[in-house]
Order: sequence, then C-alpha cells, then structure tokens
Amino acid sequence: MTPAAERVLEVAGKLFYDNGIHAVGVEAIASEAGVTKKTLYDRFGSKDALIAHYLRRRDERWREHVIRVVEQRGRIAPARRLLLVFDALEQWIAEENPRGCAFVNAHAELPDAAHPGRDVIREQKQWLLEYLRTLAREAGVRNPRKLATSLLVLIEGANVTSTLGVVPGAVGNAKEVAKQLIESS
Amino acid sequence: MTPAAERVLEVAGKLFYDNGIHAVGVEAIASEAGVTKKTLYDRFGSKDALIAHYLRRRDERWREHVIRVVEQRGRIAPARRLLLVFDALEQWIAEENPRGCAFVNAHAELPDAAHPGRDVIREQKQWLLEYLRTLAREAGVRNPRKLATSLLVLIEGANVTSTLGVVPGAVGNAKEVAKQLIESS
DNA sequence: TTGACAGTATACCGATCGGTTTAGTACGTC
DNA sequence: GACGTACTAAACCGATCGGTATACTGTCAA
Repeated sequence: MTPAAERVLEVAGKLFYDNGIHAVGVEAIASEAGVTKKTLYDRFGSKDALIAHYLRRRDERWREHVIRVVEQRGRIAPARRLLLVFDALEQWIAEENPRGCAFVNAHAELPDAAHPGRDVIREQKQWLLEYLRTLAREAGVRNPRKLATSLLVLIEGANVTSTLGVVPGAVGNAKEVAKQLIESS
Repeated sequence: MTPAAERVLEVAGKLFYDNGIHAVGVEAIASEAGVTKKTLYDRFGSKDALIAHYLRRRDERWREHVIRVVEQRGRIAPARRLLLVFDALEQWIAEENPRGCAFVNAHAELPDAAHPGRDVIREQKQWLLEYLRTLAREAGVRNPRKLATSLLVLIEGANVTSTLGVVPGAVGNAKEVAKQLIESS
C-alpha cells in the first residue's frame, strides 16, 4: 500500500461513510486526497474495488475495537465479557458511527449480490456472530449458538435504533435485555 | 392523485426499493411508468419530493399491514398481541421486504437531515414505538415505555440480521426473546 | 364556448458520472 | 546508465444526471 493509496483509502472511508457510496464520485475522492484520478485507478482498478477496500478497512478497525474493549482487562468472568461487547458498541457509535452501521448502509446501496463489497459485509456480520458464540461457549451457557444469535439481534437493533434517533438509550436498553438473557441461559 | 401520478409512485416504489434511491434516475421511472418526465415533474416537483412520497406511501402500507395482522382476530390477550407484531414482521419480510427496511436503507442514502424524506423515516419508527407502547400499556406491564423500547430494538435487529442473511431464523429468535421479556414484565 | 387541467412528444440545458489516454517527472535499484 | 515504479498534469470519452422549455392534444365543467 503506497502512501498515495493510503491517503485515497482514508479519504474514501470518510466520504463514503458520511455521504453514502453512490453520492461520492471518484473525482472528489482523488482531489480530496491530493491525488490524480490516474493514481487512484492505478492502485485500485475501479470504484467498486475501492468500495470493497473501504469496507474491509473499516471491518478491521471495528474488530480491533471490539477485541480491545472486551479483552482489555485481564481476568473477567466470561459471562460479563459478553456484556462488554455492548460497551464496545456504545463507544463505537459515539466515536465513529454517527450515521449507523457502515455495512448495513453499504448493503442498502449495493443490491447486486455479485458486488465485491457484499462479501465483506457478510463476513463482518459473520465474524461478530462467531465471536459472540465463542464468548457464550466460554461462559458455559446451555445453548451458545442461540444466545449468540439473540445478542447479535440486540446489537444490530440497538445500532439501528440509536442511529435513527428514535431511542436515545437504545444500547443501554439492549445491554439490560442481554444481561437478563445471559442470566437465564 | 391522478392516474399518471399513481403509476409513477408505484414504479418509483419498486425501483427505489430494489436498486437504491441514488441508483435510479427520474428518466427510468418516467419511462417505466409510461409517462413523460414533464408529467412527473408537474405532479411531484422534484426527485426529492418523489422520494418523500415513496417513503410515505410505503409507511402507510406497513402500518396497515401491522394493524391488520395484530387486530385480525377479535379477542386476544393484549400480551399476545405484542407477539403478533413479530408475525407481522415475518410476513412483511417474506412478501415485501427482501432488501431490508426501506427506511433504514433510505436513511443511509439521505445524509442531509433537511431532506423531506427524513421526516417520514423518523415518523415511521416513532409510530411503531408508540404502537408498541400502547399495546404494552394495554397488557398491563409495569413499564410500558421500557418494554416497547426493548421490543423495537428486537424488531429492528431481527429485520436487519434476517436481511443480511447471517441469521435465517432471526425473527423467530427475536420473538422468543420478546416472549420471555413480556412474561417477566 | 371558453378555459383550466392532465397529458404526450421531443429537444435541450449544464454538470457530473466512471474510466481512459498521453506525456512527462522524480526516485531508487541493479 | 538503464529499468521499473510511483506519481502529477490535463485532456478526453460516451453516458447519464436532475431539471426545463416549447408546442400540441384530449377531456370536462362553468
């Protein structure tokens, strides 16, 4: 990844997320990054490929964030670690996610299932589900698969509703429900 | 609403939802509806206004659907009526919502808070929250406001996750969680 | 009978879209 | 000194974008 490509990816990440993918032209990305369109196309090949790179990069940051928050403190009961995911979400929303889940938003703009970005979207959700399942298994609950699914639903729901502004304390509410769910599992 | 305007609105509803708002041009809508661009602009004024009309129309259909399913059978315990909302969602997804919540999707494409469509999006979510609150109040739970919020989070989460294809039985799962939540309220 | 209204047909507007092409510069490595 | 690589500058491509203008037809009610 050359310095110019790095700048393009950073700018694309900001513009795509803030304005929506279709609303941003490659011309705007290139000029904002202080780069020629030729350089952009030399590095990424197409806008669609750049979109996929953008999503991949954001997914990486998201995973690192979650893992950092959940595993920051050394010894915590596995059951409580599941609740830390909700804290991670709340921080993420406050710091990087004012316009909702970038992957849900991208899915709305990429109806073609063959688009390279669609794989990244699926993998992002799949990873979180697997991560929750692992934590649930470590917590020794009866049905880790089922609990992980319920928690994923709560997380996605909290993300959407708090973004749409209908429910200000959505993440906190979801965390309470999650707590109750974990205790009875 | 003239016959031509009706056709435009119907076509716009299909194209906007299936392809995303920005991806659809007014030219395509007009020709698909068998109408001139002039007629489209005479009736709706601008693409942004048409977008708002599209959302409004879809919201109306959604509300009617929910109310029909929840209130179809005469005498049902109010607590069970809350669960019927999940059945309404499941039907809606199967029949009209393969690409996820149109309002969440539209929100992803309309970053400008002053866009006329944004009001419709907010009102759609607000209505559902109020409706859930009313049902919860009738069910005699301790904290209707809180239960309604939790259920809204579950509904939105189930909608997103089942659309993204990560969790096939998301709505059913959410309904189970809801049941547990209602019983302990 | 007149006029408002709903509509078609078609050409046009400037701007922007994603993407390509040609030419040339700076740098580092065999 | 030659070659590959990373980059800038700028013109260019056809297509499409949202929106407007002009001219004309049909219907219906006052």
